[in-house]
Amino acid sequence: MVSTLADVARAAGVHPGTASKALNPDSRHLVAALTVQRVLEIAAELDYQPNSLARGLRTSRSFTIGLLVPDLTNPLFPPIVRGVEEVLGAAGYSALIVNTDNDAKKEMQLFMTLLNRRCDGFILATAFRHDPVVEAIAKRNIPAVLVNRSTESHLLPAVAGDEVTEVRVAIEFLISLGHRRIAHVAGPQDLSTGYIRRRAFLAAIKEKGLDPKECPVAIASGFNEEAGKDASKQILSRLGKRPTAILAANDQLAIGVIDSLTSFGMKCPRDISVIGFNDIPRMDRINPSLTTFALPKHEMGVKAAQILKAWIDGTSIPEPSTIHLECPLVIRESTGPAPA
Amino acid sequence: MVSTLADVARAAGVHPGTASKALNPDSRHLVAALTVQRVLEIAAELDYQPNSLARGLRTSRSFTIGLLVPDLTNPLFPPIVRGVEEVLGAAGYSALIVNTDNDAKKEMQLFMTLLNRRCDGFILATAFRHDPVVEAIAKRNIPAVLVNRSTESHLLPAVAGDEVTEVRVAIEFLISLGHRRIAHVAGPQDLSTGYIRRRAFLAAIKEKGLDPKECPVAIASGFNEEAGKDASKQILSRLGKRPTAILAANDQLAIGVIDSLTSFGMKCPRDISVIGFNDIPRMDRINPSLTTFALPKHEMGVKAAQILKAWIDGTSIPEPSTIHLECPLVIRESTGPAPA
DNA sequence: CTGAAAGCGCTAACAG
DNA sequence: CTGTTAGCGCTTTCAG
Repeated sequence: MVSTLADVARAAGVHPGTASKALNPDSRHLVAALTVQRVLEIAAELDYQPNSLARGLRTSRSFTIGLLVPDLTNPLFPPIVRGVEEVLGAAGYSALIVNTDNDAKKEMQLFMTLLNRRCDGFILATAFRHDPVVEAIAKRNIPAVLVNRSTESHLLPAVAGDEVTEVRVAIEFLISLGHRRIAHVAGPQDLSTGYIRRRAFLAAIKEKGLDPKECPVAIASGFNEEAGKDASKQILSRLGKRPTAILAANDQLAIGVIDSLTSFGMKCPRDISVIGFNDIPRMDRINPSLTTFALPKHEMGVKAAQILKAWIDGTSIPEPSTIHLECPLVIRESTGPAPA
Repeated sequence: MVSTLADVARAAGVHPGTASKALNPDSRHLVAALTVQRVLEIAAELDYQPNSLARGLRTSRSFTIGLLVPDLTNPLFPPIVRGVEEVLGAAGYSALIVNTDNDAKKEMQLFMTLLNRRCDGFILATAFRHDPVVEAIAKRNIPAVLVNRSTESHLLPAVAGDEVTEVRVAIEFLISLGHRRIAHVAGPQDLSTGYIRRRAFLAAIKEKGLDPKECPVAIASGFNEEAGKDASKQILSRLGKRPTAILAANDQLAIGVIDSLTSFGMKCPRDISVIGFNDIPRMDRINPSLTTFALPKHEMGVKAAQILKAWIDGTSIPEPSTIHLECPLVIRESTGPAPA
């Protein structure tokens, strides 16, 4: 059905080895210009397409990368994926993309199948703070870059937002609006995005001299709206004065927080200001529109891909440290002055 | 670094061929139970992982499928992708996912690279009404299924919504609210989703006895908000009585329509009712929340994957016709009674 | 039931 | 500059 290199060689009256060299830009110069010409013509005529499997087997380079994301339907990830593909696609790589649903077992299992497919490298948006897959990758010395999340043990390079700064900016902004009682809805603590933001919140509260007793933290069971609603209710049901602002660890949690308010007879931003993280699509159109940090999602994908490519190419072996990208605070309707 | 079948065979004191049979569930029965046991143990011990490239080269089955989507950041597609992966992933397939940006040249080029990777089948969410890639696939007799979009020449099976019915339901619903002047913002006419919905609109208008002169159609240059805004402005700037309702060919266009209203001093749904298509995420939270058809995106992916799998397995060769899935109309705030 | 041998399609050393 | 050879790691006939 499809023609092979041997077919081309035969039709061109040369040896397969010669045809191979003629077809490959890097080794073309080893073949007479006329021969190259002829082989190229015949190849085009026969609609020859090299078999990547055979080439990969021979060269042990598959030009495939593995891309692990928690869930493609979370709008945070598609822009990252596109950034990755933009860079790596241009370099001849294709991406095997899998969803792990934040399930460590599934993550390991999917990683193994990708490994068997001899991916040349990996990009992981799925890392837990302690992640067996990351350890397995580091042990085998396979090129891989983390994105959005980082691990406790800095085994691999990572690209993420500058969360500590962002949290501080959020607190400063809320203080400037007159808020003194600021709560935090944190994400799961086995993820860096849950843990680091919570730690940064605690630090910022202290640094700004706010009363920790009036700045409670609730840990959501997942980065979704329902969990945000639950955590928010926990905060608002406490005895004592309620907070006037809540910093949520991502946009979905923030939406959950806003949803929770009605059952307390409260409204955002009248009674409570809410800030999210990431600026996923359409946060400018929900009601109220959400104040949040615009994570440079596409750029993160690009950056991670560039690092990975350089590593695979052997151009530069990256430091296993985190690159922090700046995220501007986008101020919208969900934040306002603290109620009197 | 990684151990091969030969390593396992040597360590187990058997021939590689025997080890292969022992490791493969289908041929295991040809090997003595004791030998199987030993090989399995050694394999586990050495952490043996079969090389998919080598296996694929030998068997000409890569257990990879190619998944072409226009743009992963369009929230319509991730749920479809997840549906596909759910079915095919469970069957041992991995998906190479690429974005074509509705660029025919890019589509062909990406398809070729996927073909070289010897994908066992394809799922295309990218088809144009006349699509060279679809023709190339059909000519080569490669298993492939279209999703969401179909082609004019029914060369491949497709899974899509029941657009003709939906359009009729939309018109009937608007008529029941008292609307008589209903316009349509159509999508690009080189896509089935643009073309079929426009034809169905024309047919429904006629069928219901509405005056075609008062039911104008504008064709948007793309399925995005900006194009929807432009097309809407075109409709609203016409001489004569303005429509009281606009059916948009998808949700993004509908949002564009709603955005366009302010510059005409109009409001949705007070002056104009708007209906979209697909029910992408958060259409329930924008302002006004959008009345739209809930496309069963995940289910479409599942269905398409099932058809593809059966085809690849040789279990059943599908008819090259379109399977229409029902889409319920979700009524929200963007539709209301026609103004007096 | 196990071993031997061949070959999937390609590239890379080496020899001529 | 071209041809020869070998082999990547696996499966699959075919003998034994």
